[in-house]
Amino acid sequence: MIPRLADTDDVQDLVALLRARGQRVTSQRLVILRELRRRERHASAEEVHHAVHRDLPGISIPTVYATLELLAELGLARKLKAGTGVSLYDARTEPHQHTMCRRCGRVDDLECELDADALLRVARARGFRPDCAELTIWGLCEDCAAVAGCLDS
Amino acid sequence: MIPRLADTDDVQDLVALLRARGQRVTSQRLVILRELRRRERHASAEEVHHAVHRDLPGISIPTVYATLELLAELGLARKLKAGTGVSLYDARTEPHQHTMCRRCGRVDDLECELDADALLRVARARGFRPDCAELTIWGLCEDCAAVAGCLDS
DNA sequence: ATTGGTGCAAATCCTTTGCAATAGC
DNA sequence: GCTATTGCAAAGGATTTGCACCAAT
Repeated sequence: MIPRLADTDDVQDLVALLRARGQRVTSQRLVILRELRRRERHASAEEVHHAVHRDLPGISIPTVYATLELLAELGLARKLKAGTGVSLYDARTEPHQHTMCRRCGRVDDLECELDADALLRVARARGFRPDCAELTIWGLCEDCAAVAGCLDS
Repeated sequence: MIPRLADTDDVQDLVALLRARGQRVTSQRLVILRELRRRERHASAEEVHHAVHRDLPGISIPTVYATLELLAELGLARKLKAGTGVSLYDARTEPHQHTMCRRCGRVDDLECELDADALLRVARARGFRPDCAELTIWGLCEDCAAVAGCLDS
């Protein structure tokens, strides 16, 4: 089933990691990673499930969740919680920051350096073992700010 | 019912805010804020509900949720999502940073300055209206790191 | 041939909603 | 007395689990 859907060219790294761990290379895993990489924004499990239906009509929600979790564990995706509590997944694994809208839950990336060394030092001194630092800026996105602006004034 | 439970001395600010907004001063509201202030750690709605049972045996979970949400809206509490997705509430309203354990979901405060001005500028330039910036350091707490250390090696 | 992965259905967990009863103003 | 708040029960949404079947090794 795999060869039809997938030259594995663009997901070689996943194939290698799975083989190295003695895990199986399935079409679901390839397609989900490919979908995640094709998007520029963070995607929820449900969005991924919907998007992937085109390639794999029978794919189930539990499989999507399990696969996204696996990708995060393999370091091929990052998982984060939107303001609404929904889990979002992102194939951009290099550290970056986020804005989160308190009203609609929208999450966007923010391209900007962050120097968190001092904080990481403090965390380590406390016995915590950090693996990444991320800054979240809370507020209102442009659309919600426009609405709120009308209401407030 | 209020006077017995509560000199309102320690929650005057809440009383004042409620009066100013034409909202009612209820024992539930006073007791929940007091409980939140008595704790040094973040509390989930369920923990607050349990703790408050002593003073108000009949208090319901929906009331606890509604009240915590109200306190956050009034600026008397901060709401954040733990790594597990559970909402946590904290009466410390001055900005501070957090460590979150990927394994057990534990959240702790980190006392350290954070300079996020550059990021806030970028966010504003994009049309976002920020109201607070918070840094989350992900990793393993001391206990989980100890366990993981044994397993990994 | 083995057994790890999948799909299905159902369960779980956290949180919110609808509505009648109650308590603050 | 009027109406915001409450408590109850039930619904809702996101995520996870149990288990039989299927497909990758």
